Amino acid sequence: MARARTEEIRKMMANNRLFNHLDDEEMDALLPHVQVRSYKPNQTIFLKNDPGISVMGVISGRVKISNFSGEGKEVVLNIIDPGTFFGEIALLDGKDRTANATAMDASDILVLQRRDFLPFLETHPHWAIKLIEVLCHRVRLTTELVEDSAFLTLPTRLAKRLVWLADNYGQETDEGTRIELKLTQRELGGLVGLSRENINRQLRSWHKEGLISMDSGTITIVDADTINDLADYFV
Amino acid sequence: MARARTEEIRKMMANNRLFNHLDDEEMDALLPHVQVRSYKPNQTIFLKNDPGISVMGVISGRVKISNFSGEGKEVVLNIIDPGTFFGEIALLDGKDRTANATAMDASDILVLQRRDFLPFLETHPHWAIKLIEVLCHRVRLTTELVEDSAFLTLPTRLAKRLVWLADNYGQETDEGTRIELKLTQRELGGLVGLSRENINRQLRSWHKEGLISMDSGTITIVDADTINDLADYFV
DNA sequence: TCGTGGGTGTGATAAAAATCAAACGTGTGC
DNA sequence: GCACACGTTTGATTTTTATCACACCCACGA
Repeated sequence: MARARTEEIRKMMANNRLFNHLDDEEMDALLPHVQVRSYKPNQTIFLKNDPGISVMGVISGRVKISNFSGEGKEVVLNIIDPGTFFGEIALLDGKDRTANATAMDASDILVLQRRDFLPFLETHPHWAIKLIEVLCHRVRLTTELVEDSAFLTLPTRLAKRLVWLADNYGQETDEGTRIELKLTQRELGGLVGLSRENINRQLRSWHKEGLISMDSGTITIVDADTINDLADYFV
Repeated sequence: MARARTEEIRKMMANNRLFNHLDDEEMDALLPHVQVRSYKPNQTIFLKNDPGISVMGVISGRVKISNFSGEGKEVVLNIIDPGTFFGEIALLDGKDRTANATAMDASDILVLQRRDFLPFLETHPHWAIKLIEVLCHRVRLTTELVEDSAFLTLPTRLAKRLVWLADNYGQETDEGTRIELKLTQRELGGLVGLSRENINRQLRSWHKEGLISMDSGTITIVDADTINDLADYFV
């Protein structure tokens, strides 16, 4: 690992809820095991069914976690942005990856091997508890996805996802909340489990009503109140 | 807690993967905090948004974990059978329940309070690791549900669920694998996110083809090979 | 015993969403 | 600069699934 990177990585880990309660000594013990890898846009980081021998964290860029059906339909399970980790499930239970990870942009990815990680876990019980909280959070989120796809209709699901994207990647502008994340409409469809054509139609329709604006692949929520209403329909 | 119950509970915990690696001493420390409650059929155990102050385990009977949409549609997230625990998410992260729990039959339920449980967790790191594995498993299962509802069509989803039910509650008979679980077609619909009418139609159709047989609310898989093929379609 | 409620079975209809098809833009690399 | 790949946009059509309506059965309690 390049020396120059060490401080950057330390800072990233200190800001991440998986690592932010390690003290300096613990951090020093972990850091030598950390590698950094660089990926080009659309490059595969790992594939479904690969053995899960590492946990990874995004330093820069973005990573898409997704799966493909036999017919080539894609479902996007998550989008990981800088400062957060992914792949911890396979790491923790030692089973295979259950999804593909792909770099969305040019990305620097932190890698921590299972063999370096597990002994550390055994000797740091308070850290295991933190992990448990992270996992609980993931269970809650995934359960919500199940309910959404059972209960919600196309516009509601899309509206809810736009609100989520705005919360996570939003930037306030004078026009509204701009989603700073280049997504194709196909990827957006994968994110809500709907076809690209219908995503387009709904976005266009909201655009005409003045609820959102679209410009070169980014979406801005102009009328946040109405979009929120659409998203909140069933809750 | 009734004395007579102690051994029963100890045995149950020894058979459960959450507790099966505690030694006798640890078990002795935990047991005094365990309560047992009895529930009638259809009785509520907890509701969505209740504070999550305990973890529970099914001693006898069965528990349905589900949620309702604003229009009264039900999605069944899980069915818990004797020997396994539920409600651990809210327990572990201290947040509210995210779903309703209802006794499906007359049920005896083991209850362990958060306040008794957390200190134990902090002092037993190997146990925290076990918990992590359980949570990982749950994430994997729930993620699979998301993919299923994005990728699979009605017959495939139902077939897959029947296979799952047969694996978990199946009893071999001379006719085939009998699912020993009384479920209404409406509940089965909730379990796969489909309408009761269409569940009925699909079951009837398979019945006519001789793939399954139906009798007083229980389903028997007669032609397991074909049902398996239907369920495996996309994988 | 009768009525009533819940579950089941089934056709007709409607709604939601996917799919098919085709035009148009746009940027990148040769 | 031009071709080509990729993304967007839109209309028409089809498929899938839900919804509505109603008959039937059966267990259970008044």
